[in-house]
Amino acid sequence: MPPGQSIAATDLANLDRQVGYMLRQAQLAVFADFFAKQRGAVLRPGQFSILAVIGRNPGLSQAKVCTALRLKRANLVAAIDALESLGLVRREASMTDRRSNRLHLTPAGQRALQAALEMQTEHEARITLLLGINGKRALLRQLAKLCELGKTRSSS
Amino acid sequence: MPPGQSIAATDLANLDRQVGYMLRQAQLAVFADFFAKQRGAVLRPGQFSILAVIGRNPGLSQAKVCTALRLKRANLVAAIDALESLGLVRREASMTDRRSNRLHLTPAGQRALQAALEMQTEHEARITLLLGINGKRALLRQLAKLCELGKTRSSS
DNA sequence: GAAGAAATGTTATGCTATATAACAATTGAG
DNA sequence: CTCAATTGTTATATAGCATAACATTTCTTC
Repeated sequence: MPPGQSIAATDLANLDRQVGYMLRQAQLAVFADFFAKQRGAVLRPGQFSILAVIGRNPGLSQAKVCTALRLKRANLVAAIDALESLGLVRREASMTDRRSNRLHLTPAGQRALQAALEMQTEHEARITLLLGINGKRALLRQLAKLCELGKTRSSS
Repeated sequence: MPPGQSIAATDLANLDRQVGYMLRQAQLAVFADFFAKQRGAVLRPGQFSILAVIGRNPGLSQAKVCTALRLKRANLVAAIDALESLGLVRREASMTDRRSNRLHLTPAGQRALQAALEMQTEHEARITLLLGINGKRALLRQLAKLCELGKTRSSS
């Protein structure tokens, strides 16, 4: 099919001028690219973010991870279970609060995070190539503003 | 909690400087706002986009809807089933191609779409207020570029 | 026109992400 | 001390997305 499909491109009903729709499409594209870049590594975006936060904050509790990444406590359990049985994360009983666990990366976890970070850098570089450094900066600024839509809910 | 949380904000490991992570967070915030704006209407983002496309292209086949919205044929079946049992969409057997269905909005479907579009307008206005008209335009442009990451896969 | 390839809608199935409710153990506040 | 809140956990449900297989129908190619 030659470029500039002349036939009957379905009318998208201006969906492509709406922020929500385009956000979803862009996110799918970016996640797919992220995943494609992670050759060899088995980390999916969610696992990657969890590993990264634990790596930066050794001894963090699960509840803290949840508030940082906006996850539900109940959902993090299985995620940590998986990372633990992959040998990447270790739960350690806290001695100051016997309810909570202190999370640490195992040596394998640190290596995995390191490898993922390098591929992530490639991935981001590809995005920078596409948007330009200023375009990317501007994009991040707008996205940060959009996140404030969610914060409108008071702590209730 | 006063602004500028002074305690110990968990280190996000620069995740908030990465396009993928921020895209996901922004999308969650925007979808939540979309949903909040749809008081009374029962349409979720996916259903809304399907209704909108059918509204603009009466008689469209399911396959065409799928390519337009990047859905899988198998997944659209249940979606149309639901919209049909809500009385919003009607499947009509095509007479020129006995494999395919021609999709139409029922009168109720047109009203629902109309109502959803109005609330969508409010929703977009709120976003415009947050980003500014130029900011929003710039955002849409960058998001469109990002979508090209996905198109890299040739037709195979 | 006949044979093989492709498209269409469908069912079945699985996985991931996300959400809520309930619970026991522990900690904190009054 | 008593009651409320926090933490990790289990169970459960839903939405979104993916693949494989299938029957019917259409298209292609000879």
